[in-house]
Amino acid sequence: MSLEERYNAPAVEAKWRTAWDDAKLFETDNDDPREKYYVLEMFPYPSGRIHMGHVRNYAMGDVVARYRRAKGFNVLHPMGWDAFGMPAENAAMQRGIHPGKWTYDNIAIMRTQLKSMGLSLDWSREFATCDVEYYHQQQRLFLAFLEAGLVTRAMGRVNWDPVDRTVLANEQVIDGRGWRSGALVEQRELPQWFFKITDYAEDLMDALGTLDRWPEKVRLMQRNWIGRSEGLKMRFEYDGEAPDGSGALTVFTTRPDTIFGASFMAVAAQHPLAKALADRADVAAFIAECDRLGTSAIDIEKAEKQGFDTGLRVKHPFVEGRTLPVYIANFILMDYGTGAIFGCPAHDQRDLDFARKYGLPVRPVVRPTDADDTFGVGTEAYTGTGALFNSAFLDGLSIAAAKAKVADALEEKTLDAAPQGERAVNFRLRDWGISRQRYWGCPIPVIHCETCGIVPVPEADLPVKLPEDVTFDTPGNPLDRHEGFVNVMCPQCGNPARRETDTMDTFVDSSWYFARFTAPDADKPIEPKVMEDWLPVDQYIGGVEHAIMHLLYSRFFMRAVEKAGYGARPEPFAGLFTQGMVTHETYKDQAGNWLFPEEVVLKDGPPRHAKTGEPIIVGAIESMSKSKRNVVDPDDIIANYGADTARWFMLSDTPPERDIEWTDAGVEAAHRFVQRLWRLINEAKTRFDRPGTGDGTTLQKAAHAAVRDISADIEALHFNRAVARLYELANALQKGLADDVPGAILKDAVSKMVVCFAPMMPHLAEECWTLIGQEGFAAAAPWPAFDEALLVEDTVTLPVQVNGKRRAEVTVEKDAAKDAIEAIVLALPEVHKFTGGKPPRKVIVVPGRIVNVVA
RNA sequence: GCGGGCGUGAUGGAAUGGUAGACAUACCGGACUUAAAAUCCGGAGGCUUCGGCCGUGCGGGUUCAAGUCCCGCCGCCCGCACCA
Repeated sequence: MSLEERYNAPAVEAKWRTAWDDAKLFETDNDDPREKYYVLEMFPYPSGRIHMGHVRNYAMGDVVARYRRAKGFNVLHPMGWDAFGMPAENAAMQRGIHPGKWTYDNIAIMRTQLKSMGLSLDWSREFATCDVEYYHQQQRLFLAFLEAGLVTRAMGRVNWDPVDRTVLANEQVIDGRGWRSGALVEQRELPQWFFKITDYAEDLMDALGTLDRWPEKVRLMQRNWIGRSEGLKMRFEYDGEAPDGSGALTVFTTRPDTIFGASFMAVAAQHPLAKALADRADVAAFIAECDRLGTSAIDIEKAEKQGFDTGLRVKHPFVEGRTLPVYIANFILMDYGTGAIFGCPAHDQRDLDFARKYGLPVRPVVRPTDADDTFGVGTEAYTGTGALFNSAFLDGLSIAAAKAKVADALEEKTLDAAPQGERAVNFRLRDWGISRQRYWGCPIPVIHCETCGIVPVPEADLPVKLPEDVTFDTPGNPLDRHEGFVNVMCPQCGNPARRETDTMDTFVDSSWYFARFTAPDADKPIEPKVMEDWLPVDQYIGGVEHAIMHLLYSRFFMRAVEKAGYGARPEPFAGLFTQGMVTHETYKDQAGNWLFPEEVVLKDGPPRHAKTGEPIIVGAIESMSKSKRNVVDPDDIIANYGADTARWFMLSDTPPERDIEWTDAGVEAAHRFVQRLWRLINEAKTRFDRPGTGDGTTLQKAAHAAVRDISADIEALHFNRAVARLYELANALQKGLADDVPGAILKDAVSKMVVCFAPMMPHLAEECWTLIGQEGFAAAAPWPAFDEALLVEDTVTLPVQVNGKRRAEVTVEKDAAKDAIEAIVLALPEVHKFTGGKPPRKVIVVPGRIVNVVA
């Protein structure tokens, strides 16, 4: 082969992918006795084509998988499809294609694309969540959860589109209107299925502390999401008759210390008390107004605090004769705490706003330590630390002490033979509503019978299959109007009954797929022993957009799986890494239309349109998106430069957790390096048998140091640094060739180098591996060893500082004594110059690092 | 508003409290070429009276030594948000 010949990546890459496939190199045996390593990237939604974000995600995962394989682990690295969801139904509505066909066609395309990346995946374990077999097993899990008491049915509020007569997801509500119909969306209460994730709120919170290989940021987000707060549940006795028949109004508070500052009570519009009063027209009108209020962030910001005085009064628990008015208020949430509060305006901003509006008393009861009795509150509530005052038996106490004292007092005090207060922990976390009124999802396997109630579909009748003959020409859930699907016999009494038509949230599908990968063909959802062997996933990689829901649901799911008897691995992901996005410049023409990068010329002159020559506007660098057209198709890059170039670029320069900017210059540079490596290794190979005339120790050391550093960098997921080390090693090899170092050293350095870049550029590595006469696959070659002793220098060069400024350097024996170094340093003319010849006040010698002379 | 993160050359970025700017891009010079591309060799933080001085968003502090630790600002990004 001529050295001038360029490396033909597309041809070479295809050849090696076939060779890997034929050798079944990446298929994993569950019975392999070696230590396991499970690496997983978040599986893709089959939207149609892969994008650069996938390339980055899977390139990273593949580096980890190939590295661990080389290190001798039994690596599991599977791939599948998160295949249920709305886009398939939208395609069906818009183009009349069945969601299943649309989905499987997309999968076929994307599978081919992923395969062209040369990922070391075990494709024999592939599945899609819309496969009947997968959702069959999911239905069995659902029934097991139901059996275990982890599933409930309750009223839940949904977005209802009155024109399309359908439930909308939050994302489908745009400015309060249905995205298709444009109709004003209403809030409706419908019976919904829920998973009881709140049963595990405490455990999900506590166990976050054990996830030490998760980003702190993600753990924090989950902590905030679960939202634990400690406080007091307290009951306020009505001053008179209560319309709902209860003797007391129960609230949850985290500030029982401020009880003497309480000046009103407020309940949510959905509170039972409000409902009990709703036969009054004015109350009903107020409730209706609250219901109309949107739940979006903007709505909330704009909304003024509004209240309705019910005329009811409750008694203050400690002040004889003081009563508090009870309001219905729009800022109280029914689904947090008890849906009712006591308002203490002086120490809560919302309560203060409310009190000012309705002319309620503002009584400060906590004051800063440097304030006196005249301490007051204007337009800003005081939420800082301090001491209690105006508070009878609490006066002078700290906030913490006062909280405890009030709790103690109310726990002793009784009302209707029960303690009036109870210490309580409240969570922000709600139960997980899994009902979706859609077709393209996993059917919930229950039957509604008038006499028997809710009846699980018997095991023998599973799976509940999605009917194929459905239409999407009318809005709403096609399952609802499919007579053959809906009308069934009750499995218990045999009378006519109605099948549940809700399907499961697609987050359910992705909450256990990683467990299914361990035994994808098992005739039960999860093979407990196998799952326990493989889980937790050692390294999970994906986007930070899944930091809360997907990861929290999966953590809950594995706890539920354990309770349902399918094996105990409550924490599914031991290591989590969230990678950054892929960004690109944006371009617009004069008319303000977005332009694709290929429509734009940036070189040689001002930016202009490729066809019209019209000047264009270069916009901000933003995350790649179809709407802004700042996308680059991975297929084009792979066809032009090869997968190795694309992978190498995705791993270079930018730390993996940050956003990476895609640039043509960057791809070109990556591709030049592919070609350069090929040239260098070809050149080196011709010299393997020559004795050489130069000294090879520099190259030898560089090779060993590179192995050490690249190993550490990959293990820490610092791919950009590993890439830099490989550039250094290539530079050292080039220098070695110029210096004509011995062939044996060249060969050793090249062999090490090829295995070291194989995780990033696996095809090139195979081609080079064969070229230099190595046996077998580079992908199966063991990770090279390095000799630490070789990297220890006999002498060491230390920088010499005078007063912290670098003035000279000295080369000394590695083991030189501090005194000896000090003597040498003090004799240096550069040091004399800056000390003025005077004896130094102090000399700091850090062996192997630095010397600092303090003059 | 609350919580978190980040500010380093023209650019992406590197740097266990120990020589700031590794590595790469862009740029400049040289070799090769009729020429260009590619390739190879080399240069390069700023200022300078050529002695040095100044440099990691700004201002303080700790330390023999600070990009790194502490305090206070400024700016940008992300998450959550009427959560009692």
